[in-house]
Formats: sequence, C-alpha cells, structure tokens
Amino acid sequence: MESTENEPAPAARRHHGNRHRRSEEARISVLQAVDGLLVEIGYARLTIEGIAQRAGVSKQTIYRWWSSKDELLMDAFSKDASDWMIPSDTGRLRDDLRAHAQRVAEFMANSDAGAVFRALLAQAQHDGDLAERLRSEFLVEQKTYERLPLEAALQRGELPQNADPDLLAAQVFGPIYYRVLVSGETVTPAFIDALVDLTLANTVASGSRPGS
Amino acid sequence: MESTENEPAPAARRHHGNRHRRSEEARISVLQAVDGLLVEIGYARLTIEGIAQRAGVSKQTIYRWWSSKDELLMDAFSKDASDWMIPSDTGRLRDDLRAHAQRVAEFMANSDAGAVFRALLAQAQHDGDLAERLRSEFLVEQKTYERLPLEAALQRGELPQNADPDLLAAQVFGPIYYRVLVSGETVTPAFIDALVDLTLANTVASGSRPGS
Amino acid sequence: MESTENEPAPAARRHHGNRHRRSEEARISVLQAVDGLLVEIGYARLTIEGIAQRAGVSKQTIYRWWSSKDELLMDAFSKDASDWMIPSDTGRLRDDLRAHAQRVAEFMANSDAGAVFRALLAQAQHDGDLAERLRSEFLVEQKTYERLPLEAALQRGELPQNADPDLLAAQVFGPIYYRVLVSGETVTPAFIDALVDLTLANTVASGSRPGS
Amino acid sequence: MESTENEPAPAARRHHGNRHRRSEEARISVLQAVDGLLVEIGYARLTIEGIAQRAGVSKQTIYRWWSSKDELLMDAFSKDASDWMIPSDTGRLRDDLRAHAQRVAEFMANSDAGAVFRALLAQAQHDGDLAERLRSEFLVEQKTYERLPLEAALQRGELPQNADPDLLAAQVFGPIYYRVLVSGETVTPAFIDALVDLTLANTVASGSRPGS
DNA sequence: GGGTAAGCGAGACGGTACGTCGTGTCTTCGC
DNA sequence: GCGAAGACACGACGTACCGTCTCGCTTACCC
Repeated sequence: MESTENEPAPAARRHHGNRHRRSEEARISVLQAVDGLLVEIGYARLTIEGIAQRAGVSKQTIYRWWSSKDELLMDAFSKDASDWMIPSDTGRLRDDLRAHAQRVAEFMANSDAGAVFRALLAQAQHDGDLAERLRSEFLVEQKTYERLPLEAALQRGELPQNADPDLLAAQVFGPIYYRVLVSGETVTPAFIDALVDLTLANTVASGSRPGS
Repeated sequence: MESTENEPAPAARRHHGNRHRRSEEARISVLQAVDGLLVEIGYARLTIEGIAQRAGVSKQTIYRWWSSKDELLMDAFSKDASDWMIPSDTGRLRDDLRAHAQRVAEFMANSDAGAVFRALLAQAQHDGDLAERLRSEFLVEQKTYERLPLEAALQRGELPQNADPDLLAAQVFGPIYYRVLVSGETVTPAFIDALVDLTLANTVASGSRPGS
Repeated sequence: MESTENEPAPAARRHHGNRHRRSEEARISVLQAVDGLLVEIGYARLTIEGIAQRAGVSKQTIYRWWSSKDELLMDAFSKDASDWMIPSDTGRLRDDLRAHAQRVAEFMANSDAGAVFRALLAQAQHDGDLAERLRSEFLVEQKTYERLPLEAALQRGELPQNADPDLLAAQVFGPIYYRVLVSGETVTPAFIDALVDLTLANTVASGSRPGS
Repeated sequence: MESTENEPAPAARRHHGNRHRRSEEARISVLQAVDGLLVEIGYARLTIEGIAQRAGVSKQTIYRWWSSKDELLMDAFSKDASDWMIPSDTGRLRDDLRAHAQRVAEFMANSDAGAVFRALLAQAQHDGDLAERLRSEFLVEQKTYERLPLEAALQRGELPQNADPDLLAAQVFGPIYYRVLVSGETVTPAFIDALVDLTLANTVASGSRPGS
C-alpha cells in the first residue's frame, strides 16, 4: 500500500519542490494513535492532545495537516473502510444480496472501521460539512455497491424491467442500518434472510403486475 | 425586629418561589432554555453554562437535578416527543401506514423534537447508558406505534395470517430513518408511497393469495 | 443546664419576656464546633457550612445570630480570652512584669484562645470593622492590664514620677507580639527577663536624669 | 541570545530542562495587576480571575507559574520591598536609628508594599509554609538592617561592649510593629523619638558609664 | 388546652470563584 | 523548513461555599 494515495489534500503537497517534506512517519503514527485511542477510550474522550501524546507528535503537526478532529477521523476511516464495500458477484441475486447485506451488517456492527463510521455519523448529525464529506467520500460509493447486485440482476433479466434497484436496496439495507444505529438490536442472519426474501418476493410479485 | 415574619408587600417578591422541594419553575425554564438553544445554536455549541444563563438559573441547580447534558436533553425530549408517536387509525392499512410514515418522517427531519432526537441518537453512539435509556423511554414505544397499523390490519384480516408486522414495519420505516440519519436525502411523499406500496404488494402477493 | 454565665450578649437575651427564645443548645454547640474546627482544620478551611454540619445546626440558625464568620469567631474568642488577661500583683514590679509577660506570651503562642486571637488579628488586617471590634472588646482591656503593674509601681514610688507606663509597657510587650506574630521565634523566659531588666534599668536611669 | 541557561532577568528561573521561555510580558503584567487590585479593592476581594482579567492573561498562565495566591503576592511583594530596607548611616546612632525606625513605620503603615506585607503576614498566620517563606525571603534581611545601626555603633564604641543589638532593636522596632499590626495606633515621630531615647538612655546608662 | 408564632433542621436557590482540561495559535530551537 | 515541545488566551467544566429563601416540625406562651 503506497500511502500517498490517501493524500489528496493539495495544501499538503505544496512542499513538493522544497527541501523539506511532510513526515510520513508522523502521519502514520497519528492515524494509528487515532485508531488505538478510539478503541481504548472511545470517541467521547478522544482529544487532540491525547492523540498527539500517543503518537509522539506535537499538536502543531496535527493542526498543520488536519483541520479538525473529524477530518482526522475521516482519514483514519478512509484507510480501512474500502475493504468492506465491494459485493461478491455469483450471478445469483438472492445469494449476492444476502452475502453483501451480511457483510455490511458485520462492518457496521462489529468492525473497528464500523466503529469509526458510527462515530463520524454521530458527529455528522451536528456538522453539515462533515455530513457532506462523509456522503461524498463514502456513502455514495457504499450505496452504489449496495445497489450493484440488484442492477446486475436487472440486466440479467432476473428482475422485472420496472423494478427499482434503489428502492429495493433501501428496503434491504435500511432496516439493517436502523438496527445498528437506532434500536441496537443485533442483525442476525435470519433477519437478513427474511429481509431479502420478502424484498425479492415483493419485487417479483409487483414487478410482474405493474398495474396493480 | 419583631415584624420580620410576613411579607405583606407583593411587590417585594423578587425571588423565585422556592419550595422546600424542587423548584418547578427552575425545572421548566431549564428545559425551555435547552429547547431554545438547541434550535438557535445547535447541539455542538450547547453548554451547561449557556443553558443556566438563558434559564436564569445557577449551574448548581442544573447539576443537582441532571447528571449530564445528555440526561438533560433526554428530559427536554420526553417533554415533546409523545405528540408525534400515535398513528391514526382509519381502518385502511395503506392510508394509515402512509400517514404515519409521513408523520414519522416529518418528526425526524423537520421538527424541533426531532432535532433533539437526532442529537441524542448521536450521543448514544458513544454512550451505552444513554442508548439504553433512549431505547427504553422512547424507541420501544415508538416501534410499537409503527407496528400498530399493521397489527390492526392483521387482526382485521387485511393481511395474511403469516405476515410479520415487525418485518414489514422495518421495511417501511428503516429506509426513512436511513435517509434522515445517514444519507441526508429528503423523505418525499412519493418515496413513502413507493415504500408502502411495495411492502404491501409483496405481503399480499406472497403472504396469501391476492384473491382471498 | 442553664449556662447563662457565658451569655453576655444582650441581643440573645432580648427574647427574655417573649414566648419564644433562642436555643442555648444550638448556640453552645456552634461555638464548640468553631473551636474544634479551628484546631482541626485551621482558619483557612473554616466554613459556615462546615460549622453548621459539625454543630448539627442549620446554616440559617448561624446567620440568624451572627452576621459574619468573624463575628462568630469573636464570640468563640470572648468565651475563652478573659482567663489570660489579669496580671498578678505581688508588689514587686520586676516579678509582676515578668509573670504577666510570660502569661501573655503563653496565651499568644500556645493557647487555643491565642490561636483564635491570631486568626482574628489576621482577618482584622483586611477588615476595619473587625479590627475596631477586636480593639474595643479585647485590646483596650488587654493593654490596660499590661500597664497595670507599671502603674501600681509608679503609685508605690517604685518608678520615677516622670516614667511613662505606656511607653514602658510597649517596650516590654511589643517585642513579644513581634516574635509571635511576625518572626515566629519562640518567646523564652530568658528573652522576657532580658526585656524586663533592660526596660527597668532604662527607666531608673532615664527617669532619674529627666533632662538628658 | 545564544544560551537559555543563563537568564539575565533578575527573577528566578526554575524551569530547568525547559527550552521554552516564560513570557516576561505576562509575568510583569500579572504582578502589576496584583499591585493595582490590592490597592483598589483590597486583599479580601482579590481573586485569581480578577487578576487574570486585569492583566489580560489567562488563569492557566497564573496557575502555571504560581502555586497559590499567596505565592503570587509574595512575588509582587519582593518586587517592591527592597526599597525600604536599607538604613542610612550617618555615624550618629540616635539619628540613624530614628531615621530607620521612621522609615520602617512609613513602610508598614502607609506604603503600598507595606499593605502587601500586612496581607502576607495575615495569611502567614494560617499558613506555615508562607510564614517560612516570608521569613527567609524578607524578615531575616529586614531584621539584619534593623540591627545595623546598633552594630555599627557598637563597633565604633558608641555603645558599651556588652550591649545586645538584637535586644535593643527589638525594643525599638517591636512596639512599632505592634502599633501597626495590632493596636492600629498611628506611629508618630514623637513615639519613635521616645522609643529611641529610652532605649539608648538605658544602654548608655547601664551598659557603660555615660561619660565615655 | 388550643391556636399560633418564633426557633429550628433541612436544603434548594442564584451566584461567584475555584482549579483543571482541552482548544487552536504562536514561538523557540534542534535536526 | 519541518517538527517536538510547550506557553499562551480562551472557554467550559464540575465543585465548593456564599448568603437568602422557603418548608414543615416542634415547642412554649397567651388567650
């Protein structure tokens, strides 16, 4: 993993032709400190000073490269999130949907990256900029992948022409997000199976009788 | 100095009426201050000192009765939340479901109480105790009401015997919560209609024969 | 327990002919609490709330009868101070002066009442009213007693006519106060003897040669 | 500025391994604020917050460099006290003693520095550490200077060999401290003259033959 | 001998200041 | 010229007492 790829900030690259450049070592150790502290003490007690100390870095260095705690979390999150997004493609809609739903549930509820995501989402409730960034950098793509099995099936003719992949994806994944973020219920495989089955039964039924 | 006992002059009553027990006046004005400030400056900039000042109350009084900012929000929320929960009951499932879904969407996305709710839910992501309290004091009941139209329909025979109201409610309301809390998309009436239609089409189609 | 003997305060006795009267029990236990707390935790950490709690009395009761912490201390002090003031009178100036100086030194440096006195004197540095009260209720009398052996000796002809008892007392007692209050040196009998001897030698010498 | 290890500033530098320098500007303005506030509102109403505000400094900065209000006062006092201590030396004991006694009385009763000193001495009654510091940093030196004219006279042979400068100084200065700190009487030139005359008359008379 | 008013405990109240923590900015100096 | 170290002004924290104010109880006087 050549880690300049997660470095899109142009300001950080301004020093390109200079003698001195950003310390990659510092950057890495900050992001690791964030990961570690998030797990150990939780978001609520995460402080810039704590991160700096843990990373063996000065506060100034953090402020130089990240404009806020949330942006720092975004970076720490991006580092890990992509692993979870891409659905399998077996050619069987029901299986692909179940597998990806299971994967998303696992990510959201049990992974470290998911914990960071929930923390970011929580912050995003009071911070429109963060919300926007979270959406454009993660959710848009995430949603695309959630729709992917359905669109593939649509292309294959496994779903009726007038089926709406967006809506169907919403009915499969919405309840999963709800359980993790809101009700705190565990997302069991049985629940996922029921969701997928009902959704597909529905689609076939309504898709075949569009006039109803 | 023998006449200090009774205050005949009503004009001299500058002091808030303190009972030996808790001052209801103080309690009310604190909760109102929380409501007002949440709307005006948002959760992120809400401080105990600000609330105390706005309410004309000492910090100590707040700390005496509420153990944390979140508990205070919880109380302020309880005060307003109940208005939104109860679904109408026209006897027609589709109408009732649409109406209640619309109502929930409105509450979540646009009401003051909904703003408090989102703030609490955000905090609950890092605070298990708050999460538990939020669930037991609000979400359990809220969920019951979301299921109500479906259970009524089940009793009326408008739904097949083997339909699962819980699951159906999840497929209607889950996507609504998702849009408000996660993706930030507006919840349009058309979206709600589509959700309800799809959910009911399915149930009727798969759960029992449409002709019955 | 009708302990009216330590009750000189006329305000407290005002209720004599009334139906209702001050609780002597409360008064005593407050003053005892002050004494105890002063010794145990020192003046700096003495609080009205602490006194009330220790005395098993409500704050209001304290505020009802004493207008300030210092006034309370004054009362606690008056209770004990008088024991130390009166000098012996053997008819021999040197002996009487030594004995009383020793007594005053003991009071100031080592007695409980002396500790209260030092605390009051400290407060009096920033509180003119207290200073005035301390002077009129204690120091005037105390100074009279310090002068007493010298004045008696003057009457007896043991001192020259033009000797100034005030000035002589100042030279004997001033250095004692200085050691206790300022330098913290212990006031030894040897120091007292030297002071008295020098003062008397001086007086005889200068008193006999008034023209010098 | 090539070496941080040597501080040209007269104030003590206690942060050893620290390569970052204390803001001299902040230090000065804090001490000036203390001086100003003491005079304007008095010790009793002096608060750290008030000092910080007046100095344009954060509370944290005060707490960083001074461990208590008293230590802060101690510093503010040291700044000004030394002006008052050194006695003149005309070679005539009576004149020197009178002049220095007058100077000390002026310092104690009427100067700003004296007001700080009285406040510190008051605090020192309930705080042994402060008492010790006040003694070692001020009183020892002060006492030396009070003795100086007497010791010079002793050396010159103006006093008998067996005269005790310590005791003599105590009899001159003790009563002055007493009047300022305890009785509140003003220290008049006449009082000082009387003290000095009486003290010297004695010594000359008893210690050696007046004719010498 | 019942009514009633003062003293009392308890403690909530609006405040002020405390001493601490974390923020984001700034400066110094080592590499 | 980046980066560590950390001082700085600022703002909020949660706590301790302040002095004021009911409240409900007890008690002792007076009618």
